[in-house]
Amino acid sequence: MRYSPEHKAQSHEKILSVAARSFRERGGDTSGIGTVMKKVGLKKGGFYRHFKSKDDLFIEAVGRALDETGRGMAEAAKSSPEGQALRAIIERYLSVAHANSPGSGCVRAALGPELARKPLAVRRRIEVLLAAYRERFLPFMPGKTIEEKRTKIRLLFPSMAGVLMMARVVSDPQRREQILMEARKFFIKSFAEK
Amino acid sequence: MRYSPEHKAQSHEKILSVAARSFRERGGDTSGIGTVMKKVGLKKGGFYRHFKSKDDLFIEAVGRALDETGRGMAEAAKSSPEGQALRAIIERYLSVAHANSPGSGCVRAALGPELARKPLAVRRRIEVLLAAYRERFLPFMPGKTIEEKRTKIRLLFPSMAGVLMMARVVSDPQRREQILMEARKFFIKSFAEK
DNA sequence: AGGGTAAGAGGACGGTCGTACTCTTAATTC
DNA sequence: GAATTAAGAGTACGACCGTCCTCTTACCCT
Repeated sequence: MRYSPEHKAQSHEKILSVAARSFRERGGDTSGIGTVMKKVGLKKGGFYRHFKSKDDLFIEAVGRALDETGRGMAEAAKSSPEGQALRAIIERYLSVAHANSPGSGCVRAALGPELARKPLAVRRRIEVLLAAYRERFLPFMPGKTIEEKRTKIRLLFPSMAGVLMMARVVSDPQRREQILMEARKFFIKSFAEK
Repeated sequence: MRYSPEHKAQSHEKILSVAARSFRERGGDTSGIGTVMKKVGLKKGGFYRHFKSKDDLFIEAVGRALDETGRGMAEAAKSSPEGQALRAIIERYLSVAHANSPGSGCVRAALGPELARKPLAVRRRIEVLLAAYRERFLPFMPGKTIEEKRTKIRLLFPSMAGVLMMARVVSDPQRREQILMEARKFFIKSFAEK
């Protein structure tokens, strides 16, 4: 049956947010359209009224995830004590909470290698989304020129993503916490001090 | 038909090395047993004479990959000029060649998030393999105590893996090269100097 | 008020997946 | 040299996959 435009917008929205979580939790290949739609409360038959392909959904979900996590981190930075913004970002990114909830966390740490394997056309659209994410953090980075700041962002986030990703492999919570703590110390010293 | 023990060992070996490459290139979920066996030159029917499950193959393939890449990197370190071992390791890890050939490269950068999603029993066996990999690099790390060296290794490799993984998303070869260069500079300064 | 339109259900499609089974046949063992 | 054993082929299984198509039905527009 037909539904109102607002109803459709809500469905679209719901699919997107469920997919953004499901992809990060289970991986894009392991998380099927049917599963996503079921969690939304719909059947998979209606999927193609909202997205023209799974890759399309994937890209939009990545964008959504980047937007949410980027916003959250930027807000944490803004509400931190004077001069402590970058430190707050690093501490939040490398927190136990972030390590324990990949479904609402950073796309890089959850889907990095998968992004690299996507066809060129998909990858290019994702690059744009990643670039937008990075721009958000310009105000919080030290450096004389904008390019210097950009360079630091391009280094900091992937590095932290790698640490977070590998911390998630560690099964013992205490060792996981310890690794994250050591990493926080290192990145704060390397990027947020001096 | 029945084959000689040496023949079987060769088949086992072949399956393992093909799988280690295929998993890193396409991801574990996307790379099926049928595809692997076909590339070996066998049919999938014989697979379970060699491995008791796909997870079993996955773990052994990860071990194989870690062993190969670890050995290669340790050799590069040993054959480097006096006092330049760690620099050589970093330069090799963050090389364009490594970024362009995930199938023969680091497991973390190729399969990291996937490892984190595996069931606990699998993850634990992989942790052992990762620990063995790290031990290899103890001789090349600066630091007063062994624990200090271990901490640096636990930080350096995941960080570099994150950078490598995200460099692979970048479609433009020049930008990719630039990112790797900046990262080499950073990690050498942070870990191999002073 | 009635006709066009579209969201979503339902199902079919061809494909791939991991696993388990039987069968063939040659190497190994006695 | 006959009996045993086991590698690999072949096949079947149930499940899931992304995509596409048709059908129903309620909303929207005139």
